[in-house]
Amino acid sequence: MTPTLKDVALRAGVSTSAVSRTFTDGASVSDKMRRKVEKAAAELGYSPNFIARSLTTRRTKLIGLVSNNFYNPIFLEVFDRFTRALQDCGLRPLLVNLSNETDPENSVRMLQQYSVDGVVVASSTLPPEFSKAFRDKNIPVVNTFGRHATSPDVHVVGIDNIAAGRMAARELVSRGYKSIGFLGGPERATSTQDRFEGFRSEIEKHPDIAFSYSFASAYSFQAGRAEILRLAEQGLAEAYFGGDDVLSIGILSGLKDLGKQVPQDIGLLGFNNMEMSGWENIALTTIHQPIAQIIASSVELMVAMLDDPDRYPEARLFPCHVVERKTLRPIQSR
Amino acid sequence: MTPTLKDVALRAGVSTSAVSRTFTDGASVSDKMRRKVEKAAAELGYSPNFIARSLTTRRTKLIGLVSNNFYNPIFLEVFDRFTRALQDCGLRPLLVNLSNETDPENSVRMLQQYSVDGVVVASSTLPPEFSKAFRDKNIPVVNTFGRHATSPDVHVVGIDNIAAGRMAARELVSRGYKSIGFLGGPERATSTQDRFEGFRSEIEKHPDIAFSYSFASAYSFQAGRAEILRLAEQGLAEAYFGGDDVLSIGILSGLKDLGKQVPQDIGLLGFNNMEMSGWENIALTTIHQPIAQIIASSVELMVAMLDDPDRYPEARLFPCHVVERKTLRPIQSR
DNA sequence: ACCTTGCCTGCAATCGCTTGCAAGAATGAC
DNA sequence: GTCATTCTTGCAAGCGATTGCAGGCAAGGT
Repeated sequence: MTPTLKDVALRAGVSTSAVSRTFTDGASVSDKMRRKVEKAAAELGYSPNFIARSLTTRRTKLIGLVSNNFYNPIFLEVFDRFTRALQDCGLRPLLVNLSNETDPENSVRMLQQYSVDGVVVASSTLPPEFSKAFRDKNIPVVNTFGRHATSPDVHVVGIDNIAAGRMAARELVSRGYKSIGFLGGPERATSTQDRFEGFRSEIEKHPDIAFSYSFASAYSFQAGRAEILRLAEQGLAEAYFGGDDVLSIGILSGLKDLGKQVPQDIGLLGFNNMEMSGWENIALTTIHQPIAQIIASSVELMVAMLDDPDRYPEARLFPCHVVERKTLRPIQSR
Repeated sequence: MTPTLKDVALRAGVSTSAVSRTFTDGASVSDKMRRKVEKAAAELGYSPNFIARSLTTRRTKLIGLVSNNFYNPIFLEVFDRFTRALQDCGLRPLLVNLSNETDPENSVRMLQQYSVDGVVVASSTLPPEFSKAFRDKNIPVVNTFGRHATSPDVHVVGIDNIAAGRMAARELVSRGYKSIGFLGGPERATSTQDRFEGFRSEIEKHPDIAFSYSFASAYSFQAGRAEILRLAEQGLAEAYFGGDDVLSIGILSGLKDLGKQVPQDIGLLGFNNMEMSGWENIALTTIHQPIAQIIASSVELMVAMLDDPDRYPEARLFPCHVVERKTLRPIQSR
């Protein structure tokens, strides 16, 4: 059907090795030979079969891209950037959706069966054992958005969620709020835990500030909305730190229903700075997570690992910053 | 490194064929043999290499999933559903991001090099030649969200955009608006053209209704917002049909800035019914596109094509319906 | 007891490509 | 013109699996 190496060799009247070599860069072929082969190849419309090639080179250039978070708008950017960055390195993303998968073991085996060269786990909610499972099979892995330190034996690229939590707290404190709430995402996510820890430790430095916290059932609009409505029954704080932007937009919606003005009555600080948060009808003040850098760095790290699989594991953490919009009152000089 | 067929055969003291056969269903192996092999395989932690297997079976179970639309929230659902549905059929999505690709030829060749079993092109903005390129190489292809009829030689699954345009027009007419605008996405997208055609042909049946139209520069919030602000300079219609939901949300935001109340002053009808449109602080009345059915059907069709590559091409179109929320005034009985 | 039938199993070829090795061609130095 | 070097090239052995074919064996019929 589609022409093979042999067809080209036959037509060009040379050996298959010659053909193979003109298609692998760095191999020694004379100009004359190369021209001959390229002509035959062009006439036949031949291009080498990666799959067959990978059998001997032991490189598929396939990278498993696994995630379990397909419903957060932030992942639009994540997928776009990952696929582009990988493509630019000549790598191909094999997408794995873990959403309804109970047994991660399956995915590990499956990716192994496809001989992926590496795996990037893009999730802050997957247990660290998951990433480790790949490492144990000697498959290079980087855990993007992962928690560092939990598993010092796999590469992690992301942010320091504890520091980010502290930053959020300081921001709210600087606005002079005297009663502050943490309204996080699901408690089992490591990112939630870390942001909470950072946030609380910072707030507790200010004994005059009333601190409260609770966790929504998911990182979703409805969960945020429901939680703030529930909280309203027993009285609200002056300001909240929402677990992430979509949660926060839900909170915003709930507050509107309650007749509360933001930021006049209540302040709100989000997290992630997804595109939508900048929309004029939302204008959420939020903490920016540098997705672009995180992903570029993840891919870069992956590429480096392909050359040196035994690379000593590292954590690459990028700083966040707050982007001011319209859901927090101005900074107070006391 | 990882154990191979041969290792298992050696350890079990049988031929490689025996091992191969116990791992391919439908092959004839005695129970005794199977037990022996399975034991050895388990001890070694063996599982067959798909890549090597594909060389002889000529089936990789890889499906190219190509799109150029990574920034529309609707695609969160699209990706989630596609990956799940494919996984459930034992297929693996190889993601291709066409966003910055000028030359589709590249992608075609690349997917061919990976010997994908099939390709699903998920886009309403890609030219039909693109899908055809795969067909010409004898790679099964289904164009999801494509325009039917343009290329009767490739399978298309989606909606009838012309009918949808008509539906939108009828809906606005039924609300008694006397001056109606079409505010579409980029004119080059076939979906825009078709919806426009349907919309206009229906409106023109009502000579008493003033009809106007324009096209935003992209299917994005900012483009919608900018366009409505521009239109406002020369006076607005009573109601608009927005090209899609994110565009419409931009329009909503622009109208708010203009001090217009929706639906009291101006009506707005969106398209797609993405999750966000149902959020209480948006509550966009819109036309629902049955994504779930479309994708399930696409995958089903793909699977069928794998069995019979010469299947006669068909177009599968699903009906839309309007979902009423809060951006259109009630139906008027004249 | 003999033959037929059908199930299992192993041999060996094959899928499309790469690569170590050795032989042949070309180049340059003398 | 000779010889040592450096380039090119082809041969053949894999990479990890599948599969047509034929032989071996046991069961069943007579």
